Order: sequence, then structure tokens, then C-alpha cells
Amino acid sequence: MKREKAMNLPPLVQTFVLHFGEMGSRWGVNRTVGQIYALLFVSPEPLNADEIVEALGVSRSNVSMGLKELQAWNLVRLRHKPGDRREYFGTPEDIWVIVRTLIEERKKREIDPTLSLLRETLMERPESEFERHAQARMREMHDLIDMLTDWYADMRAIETERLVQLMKLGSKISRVLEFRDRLGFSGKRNDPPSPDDEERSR
Amino acid sequence: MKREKAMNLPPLVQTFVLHFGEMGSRWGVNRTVGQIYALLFVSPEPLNADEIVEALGVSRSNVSMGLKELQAWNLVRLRHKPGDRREYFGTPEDIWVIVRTLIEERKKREIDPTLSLLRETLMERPESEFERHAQARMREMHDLIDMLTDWYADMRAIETERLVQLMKLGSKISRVLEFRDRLGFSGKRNDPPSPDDEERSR
DNA sequence: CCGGAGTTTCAGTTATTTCTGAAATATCGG
DNA sequence: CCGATATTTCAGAAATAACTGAAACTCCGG
Repeated sequence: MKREKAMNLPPLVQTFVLHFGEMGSRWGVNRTVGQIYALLFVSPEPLNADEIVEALGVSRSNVSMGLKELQAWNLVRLRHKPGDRREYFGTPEDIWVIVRTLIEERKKREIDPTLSLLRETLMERPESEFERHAQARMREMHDLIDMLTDWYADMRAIETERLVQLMKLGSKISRVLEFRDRLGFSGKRNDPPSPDDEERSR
Repeated sequence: MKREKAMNLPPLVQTFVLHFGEMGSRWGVNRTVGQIYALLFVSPEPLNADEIVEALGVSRSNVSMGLKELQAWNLVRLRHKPGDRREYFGTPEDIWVIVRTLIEERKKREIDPTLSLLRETLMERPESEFERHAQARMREMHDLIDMLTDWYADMRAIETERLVQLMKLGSKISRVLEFRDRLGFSGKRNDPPSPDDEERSR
């Protein structure tokens, strides 16, 4: 007597999986994709597609598509078991890897296209007063996004342990600016002096 | 001869508006909402609902709902013109206000509900080995999100000018940690000494 | 408290997305 | 190369979300 079309999971896990399903839409993936990821995330070992079908009570093809999408997001790791042709799916052990990937992929989907469009649009020549103002506004947006992505690129390069330390500092970090100001730093420290140290010269 | 059901905008603006419409879905709003916001953002002065209808070629009621949603996001400012009962809509002048609002609202919609659920779920007692592992995994997620939101709360409190300075520092900021380590800081500065400075304990 | 401009609500339609089952394709051991 | 198993594709069905027009409501001046 195997129950079809219904989830078969311990209550704690089911709650979590259902929640991720609901949130999925807000995160730009569909319900099934959210559920699959939640399941893989909490699972002690990698699962194959049929196990996911069984656990979530959705169609095999749906799972296949969901896994494909998760792979496009770089969010799953593919594993193989000896003597078993089936593919097993898991999430990265290190949750920081997951977070970094999520941010990277969302940036790619949600920020980069707009940055490109803004760049292109700012090349055009305004033909009216309205366009002139619009372009000025777009430049503001472009410059802001540009700065944020530069900053992100810098942060991404910092290793996790150090990043955590920095974040723990919280707003205390801004005291570093007080130092700079008070001591009249021109921005050199133990690097060879670089001309763009004070302000980023973009 | 007024054209109905079609956009009537200068090319540059139209490109921008259409792009925001398309991106809207990735940003968790529908096409019309994205278009309305793009239009308001580049518009030199606030617009009333009918002007938006005219510019975008969508129905009056659609604009009404879109504006309502934008208000729920705190992304529009309501203006009134003397001797005119109609409401005029605009975006904040300062683009940083917009970015801050966006981040705040997305956090509210995309992060906070999950954090709550995790908190609740972590109160439960696991009934199986699977649940035990799942809960451990959820705790990892909870602690990470918790740290990130703490950090975010700190950053939010920093005024924009200073935040920009900090971001411009980029990865150079992490040298502040080298100082700490090299000088043997125990983490006190003008705060009371805290035992959890090296590793997190929260 | 009436008239009307302005706005919102909502039931129904249209468009879009998600999901499924069946068929097609791929992969591997023998 | 065959047969068995695993996976993907895809056209249509089901579910959701977006959009519209018409009606309802609000607010104000007179």
C-alpha cells in the first residue's frame, strides 16, 4: 500500500519543505523547485529523482525539470553511487557556498541585464527635454548599481571566515573611517602607493 | 486622434519602461507595476493615474492596482497639486532611499518569514534520525540568516554618505582585521568587553 | 445633501506558468 | 547491437496570475 500523490515525510521536514514551496514564487522559482531544494538541503544523503518523486508526490517529469533548473542555478551537486546508474542529488555541505551561489545567480538574473541596458541607453543621444531628464536619472541608477557591483565583487573575493569577522564587527566597522579622517590618511598603508586609493577612480 | 492601447513615449524612455516591465517578474512584481515604476522614476515630475494610463496604454484599473502595490512597497511618494483633486505619484528623489526601501521590503517578504519558520521549527523535538539531521541543517541556516540580518540592521543604521565611503574601500576594509589580529585586540574598543569576539556565540 | 470628478473594487476574461503522462532519447551491461 | 533502466522532452491539461470594463464607492464644492 504505497500512497501516491501525497507527501510522505516526517512532520518537521514536511513543514520546512512546504514553506520553501510557498516561498519559491517570491524567490523566482516555482513551488516544486523550492520543495526539491528544501528536501535536498535537509536530507542526510543525496537523493535520486525517484526518491524525490516519492517524497514530494509530484510527477517524475516535474522533478526532472526542477532538477534541471536547480542545476542551472548551480545549486545542486551531482553524485554517483557505485553499482547504481542513477544520479543522486545533494546540496553543498557548506551553507556559505549556497548563499554565495544564490547571490551570484540572482545578481546575474536580476541586476546584470539592467546594468547592460542602462549602459546602452546612456550611449544614446536624448532628443527631448524629457529624454534628457530620463537619461540623467538613468545615469544615477547606473552609477549606483555600478558601485554596488564593484563592492560585491570585492566582497566575493574575501574568504568566508574573514567575511564573517567583518560582519560581526557590524557598524563598528565605520570607525575605520574616523581613523582615516582623524589621522589624515591619504589611503596608503602597506601596499605600494596607488593613485586611486582615496577615491575609487572608476 | 489619440492613440489608445499603445505606449506613447520617447524611444529612450520606452526602452527603459519595457525593460522594467520584463524584469518585473524576476523582481516579484508584475509587468505593469514594473512599467509604472520605471515611468515614475524617469519622469521629471509626478504623474497622475490618467497620465500613466495614457503613457503605458493599459487600463485605468490596472494602473490603480499597480499604484496600490507600489504603495505597499513604500516605493512611491504621493503628491497633490493646488486646485487639482487628483493624486500625483512620484519616486523619492534620492535614489539611495529607493535602494534602501527595496532591500528592506524584499527582506520583509523573502527572508523574515523563513527566519520565523526556522525559529519555530527549531523549538520542536525531533522524532527520528532524519528529523534530527534536518533540524541540525535548519539550525545552520537559521544561524546564518540571523547573522546576516544582524549585520543588515547595523548597515541600515549607517548614513548613506558613510556607507558609500565604506563600500568604496572594498576589500581593503578587511585590513582592519589584520590590525586587530596583529595588535592583539581582544575586541574591546569603547564597548564593554565581550567574550564572543573571536568566534560567534550568539 | 446633490452632482460629478476621481478612485477603488471585483467578477469575469485572457494570458502565463506550472504540471503531467506519454513518447522519445540516452546510457550501460552484456 | 540488444534489452533494460534511467532520464528528458513536449504537447496538452490544470492551476495561477494578470488585466479589463463596469459598477460601487469616496470625497469635495456648492
